[in-house]
Amino acid sequence: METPRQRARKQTMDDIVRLGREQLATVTPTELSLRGIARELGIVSSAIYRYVKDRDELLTLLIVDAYDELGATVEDAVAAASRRSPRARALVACQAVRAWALREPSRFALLFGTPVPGYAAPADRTVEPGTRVPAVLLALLEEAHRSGELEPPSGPLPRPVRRDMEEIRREYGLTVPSASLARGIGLWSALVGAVSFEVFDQYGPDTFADPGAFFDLHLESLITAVGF
Amino acid sequence: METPRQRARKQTMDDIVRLGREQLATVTPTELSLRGIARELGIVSSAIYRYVKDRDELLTLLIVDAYDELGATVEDAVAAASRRSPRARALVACQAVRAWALREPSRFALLFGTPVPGYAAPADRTVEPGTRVPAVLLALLEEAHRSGELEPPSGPLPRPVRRDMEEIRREYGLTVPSASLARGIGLWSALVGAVSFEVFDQYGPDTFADPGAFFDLHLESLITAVGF
DNA sequence: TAGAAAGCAAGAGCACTGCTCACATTTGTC
DNA sequence: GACAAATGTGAGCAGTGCTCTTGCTTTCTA
Repeated sequence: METPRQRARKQTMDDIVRLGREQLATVTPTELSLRGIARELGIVSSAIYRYVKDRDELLTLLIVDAYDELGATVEDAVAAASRRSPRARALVACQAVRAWALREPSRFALLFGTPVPGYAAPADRTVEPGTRVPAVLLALLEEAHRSGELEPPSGPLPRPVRRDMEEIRREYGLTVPSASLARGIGLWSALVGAVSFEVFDQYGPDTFADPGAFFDLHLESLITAVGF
Repeated sequence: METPRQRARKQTMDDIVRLGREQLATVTPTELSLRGIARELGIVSSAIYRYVKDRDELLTLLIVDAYDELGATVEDAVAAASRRSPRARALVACQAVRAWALREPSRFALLFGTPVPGYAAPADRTVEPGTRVPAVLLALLEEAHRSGELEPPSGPLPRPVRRDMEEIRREYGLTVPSASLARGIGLWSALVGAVSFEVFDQYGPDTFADPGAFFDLHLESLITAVGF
């Protein structure tokens, strides 16, 4: 049961998110212009507030939108490689993150770049989509462990780290050893760091003729460190 | 030979940078308000343009300021540990980066977060201060190699990566092997990633009771991967 | 089916921003 | 002391987020 009004509203909301996404290509998240969206929507500037409470609300919509697309992309890539080893699929997942980020630099920046000051993402709407990619990596880690393919990193685990890891293991019902979990989390942050460097041009100018090759090498090293 | 006027100008410039730095604590780089600085300076809004050409110019001043402080901090920390091994000093350098970033989150974000769209840092003013920290790490790598403490990573180096690394080695006159150099660059990006995660709160909420302990562990793993 | 309620759009207005320009004042130098 | 450069002033333009009042249209309900 969908009244014309509801359909029109849904359409307008979609348009708003789409136009916001387009704005992000040329503008930083803090500079998102509600007036600009209204203008392109062919609507007077104040009317936009019928759909979006304020700029923070728009930000939330775009964040969820981006997280969902990234999550789906990575999940699809991993699913398409379902017959390969956990290690190989982890590589695929990380490469999918990089590829998406290079395709959507501003949306990657929205998710992993400088947070907008004064804006706190509402946990009830962003946490779930935001954990999809880490969840994929964790699941692979867990699978590798269960099938005996995971070799636990050597070296002792400092007590405070062990405590934190055990807390996480309990919370998510993981069986993977704490040391491996810690490396896994490290992989996640290092991955985002490496992608950020490329997307934000943090390596010097023209450092790499073939950045993809460097990324893959770096990634292998990181994944090996996890024990995959 | 310094006229009072020149002295006053210098003073005003310093005040502008200081006030800009203070603004950065509550506001993203794109939101820096020249008018706000003028107001706090007790000067009419248009007068600020006698000192700073436009907002981009202010950005450049703040970027150089931040890079210089970070660079000096890391160099000092390493110098204070001059009697320790290159590996130990590399650890110290990375920890100094983290400590500075946690102390100055918004300035860290200015350097390593989302770039301001439409703003291109003038290379002639930012490259030198921006490479101070990587230069420290590279020097340590070089030193470790010369003293035979560096064990080259195993595994073959893909040809495109090797070419890129050799280009860099030539450019900077490095003797460190290409494979080690590649790991070193990887360390740099992973380091920034790990620090970003903490500064930008990218780990879940309350993931770590002791983030420092986790960071140190992660760092050891990264530095070991380099071969230090 | 009539009327109330809810939804949507318009336009004016406030306080803020970056930046420019014509003008006035101060300051250092010949 | 005269002149020029450096500095400060105030008005103004175009843009922003956001609020409020006013009017119209669609939907729900008695």
